[in-house]
Amino acid sequence: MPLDERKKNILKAVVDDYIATAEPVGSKALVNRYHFNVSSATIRNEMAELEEQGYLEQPHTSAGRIPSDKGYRAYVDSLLQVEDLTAAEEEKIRVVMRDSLDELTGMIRTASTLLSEKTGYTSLALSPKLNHSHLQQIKMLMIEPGRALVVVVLSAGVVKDRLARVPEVLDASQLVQIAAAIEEGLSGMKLDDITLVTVATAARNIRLPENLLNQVMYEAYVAIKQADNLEVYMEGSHKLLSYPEFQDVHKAREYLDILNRDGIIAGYMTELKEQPLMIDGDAESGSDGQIKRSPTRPQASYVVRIGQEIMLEGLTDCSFVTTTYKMGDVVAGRIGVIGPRRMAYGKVISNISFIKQILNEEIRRLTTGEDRMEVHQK
Amino acid sequence: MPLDERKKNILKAVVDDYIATAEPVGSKALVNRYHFNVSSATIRNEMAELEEQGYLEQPHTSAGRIPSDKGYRAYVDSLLQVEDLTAAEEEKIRVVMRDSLDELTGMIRTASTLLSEKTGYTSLALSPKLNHSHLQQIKMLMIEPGRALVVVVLSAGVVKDRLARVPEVLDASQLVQIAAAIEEGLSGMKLDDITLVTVATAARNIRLPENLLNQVMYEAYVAIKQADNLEVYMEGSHKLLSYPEFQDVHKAREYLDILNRDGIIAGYMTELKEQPLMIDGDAESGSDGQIKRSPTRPQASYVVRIGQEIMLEGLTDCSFVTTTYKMGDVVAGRIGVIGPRRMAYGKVISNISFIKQILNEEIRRLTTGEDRMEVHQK
DNA sequence: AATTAGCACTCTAAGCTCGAGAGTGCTAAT
DNA sequence: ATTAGCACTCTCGAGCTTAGAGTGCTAATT
Repeated sequence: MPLDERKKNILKAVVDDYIATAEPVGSKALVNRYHFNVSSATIRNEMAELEEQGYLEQPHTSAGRIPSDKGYRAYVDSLLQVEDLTAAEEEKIRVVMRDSLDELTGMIRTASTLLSEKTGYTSLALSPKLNHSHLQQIKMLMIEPGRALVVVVLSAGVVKDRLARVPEVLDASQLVQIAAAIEEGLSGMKLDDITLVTVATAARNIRLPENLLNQVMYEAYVAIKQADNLEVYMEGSHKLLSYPEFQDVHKAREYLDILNRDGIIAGYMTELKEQPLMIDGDAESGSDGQIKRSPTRPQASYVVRIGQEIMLEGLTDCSFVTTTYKMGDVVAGRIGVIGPRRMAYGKVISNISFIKQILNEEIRRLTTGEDRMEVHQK
Repeated sequence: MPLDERKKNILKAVVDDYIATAEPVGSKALVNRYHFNVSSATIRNEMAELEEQGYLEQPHTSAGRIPSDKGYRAYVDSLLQVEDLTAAEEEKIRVVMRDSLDELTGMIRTASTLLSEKTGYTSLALSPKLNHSHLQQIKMLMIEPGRALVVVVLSAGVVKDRLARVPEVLDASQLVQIAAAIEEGLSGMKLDDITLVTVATAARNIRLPENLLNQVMYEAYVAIKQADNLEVYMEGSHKLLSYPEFQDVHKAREYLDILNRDGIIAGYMTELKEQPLMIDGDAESGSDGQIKRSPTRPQASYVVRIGQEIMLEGLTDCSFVTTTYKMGDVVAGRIGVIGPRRMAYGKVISNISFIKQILNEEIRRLTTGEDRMEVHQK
């Protein structure tokens, strides 16, 4: 059975209040703080029903109610009104993003830092997945005998480089020659399709002793593959300690341990799919307890995972709000926020949406070369 | 008055015990756990004197003693015996360090990570100060019209690069030409001595419209200056939450806040001097309370700052152990550990000393080009 | 003179009780 | 359908008590 208007209002008020205060919300407090034209007894009845339907929980019998995962879910999906940022806030984000280096990972880092600053939670960002990019150039620059810088340029306009050891007997021109051959043979190929074999094929006509060539080829291969290394940027992980739900040091530690454990977050964010999440209606409330997405936000461009939905041991008191950013037309990576379940969803969503938008714009600017020729300043 | 042998032993036992348990140490516990051939009453008298002289403190009248800053200082300076790492531990460090990328900052990061892992505390590292290095090469590689990669090679064998915007009308050969001119004009100069003016002088003979040239020169200049950017690597800042002294969330948060506050740590580590620290003997105990450095460790190559000595608000419950690493013969940067004052100094010092040594070796290997031609593996 | 046994004293930490207060669910009246 | 009223429940903090660890001092011992 869908919630009637009044229940929705009450649920919304409870969630709002709990988000603001972190204290269980009682019927009286609700009547006082919000303007329902009914008595606390009525509210009590409604709250009891909301609890029965699984939207609210009681920490103990004589306490107020707090939202359950399902309650937050309903709140996020259809009750919350997301306000736009103020012009000033938008401007600040624009300025900071524009001042970040003309470089992809720098931008993403900046976006992540901004997100953490603006929301007060921990921000996370995944470096772009470039395996569908095409190799455009590969250059080798001799630094000194035995060492070379391998520069890989991808179709997306992304530049990666790597210092490599090369045989000392090679001179700069030989190196350039090898790089040219590899570039000619491979350019236009998708990163995914490049293997040691294809590299070798590209270089087969070089007239050099095989063992020398092999080493250089290998380094080229590594440099190319490394261009697609997945990285995770995290900012503000300590900010969570301010929130009452992490006052218990054990919780806080568990939380920080998980965030710092290699690969967990990266893996999780990589797996995350945009698809709408199925809420398991539990046996009692039946599967009809679901709430439809508000028609005013037909295709939200962010994903919210609340509490248990995260499915990561130890983060059940948290919520995840993420979104993707694009390079060209293809989803390249993900950026988001993790914080207490009792998160200021409205603020987070408006910030994340806007930052995503600006990030996409900046990336487009970067990768298409369309450009403002700004005046440099110190 | 210097401490007699028994007092030293007692002080050492107290510090050892307190480091191990985080509990104030009483006279009885001391007699039980260590084998003094005297009664607890004697120990009590001795401890009272040690307190009078400022080496120990009492949290409250009927508790055991804990070391004061001065007590720790004495412990570190002359009581502590630093054991070498086991062969296995040394080997592990060697292996990890050797497997790190052939790149300076990567090595320092690896060293920092290792340090945190091996000690269980937060590790800190400062990127090398390169302002005394000489410019060796500067190359510009056209990525696409309007964008170029500026590669800066320093005398130390350090390579830094940076994506730059250049006027779209420039072609690759013009760019190479400009870079060559700048390189010719500047190579051999100290980073410190390079200014916009010297760059301009180097490029004065290029026949290009001034506004185009200016932009490229500016980018070259920025790339060169940026090669010496100071960076701080921090690893394992969350590990501190495990220790009882940070069970109080406010303390923990304060601690993490400071570590994450931009510039504080960088500034502090930059300022740190190797000079032996003056202990202010307070009025009561007189200035003769100082303890001479043990002759067996005539010039310890590390700096220990304990509690108040750190002189950073909010870190008074911490200790800092740092050391420097070199490039060539000149001190380049600093690497260290921050943890609770009740720190396992022995373990930290042996690890830091060894890691410093290996780091120096690896840097030498890197910067002199002296090399093992290892077999590459996936 | 140094050491030690003995003891009174101090202080904390943990456990306990208890009452205030907030909140609930239920019933009966509106 | 709503609400006033009320008995009931539960938590939280204050205040109290006690066990135990540790001390400092004194007087006896070596």
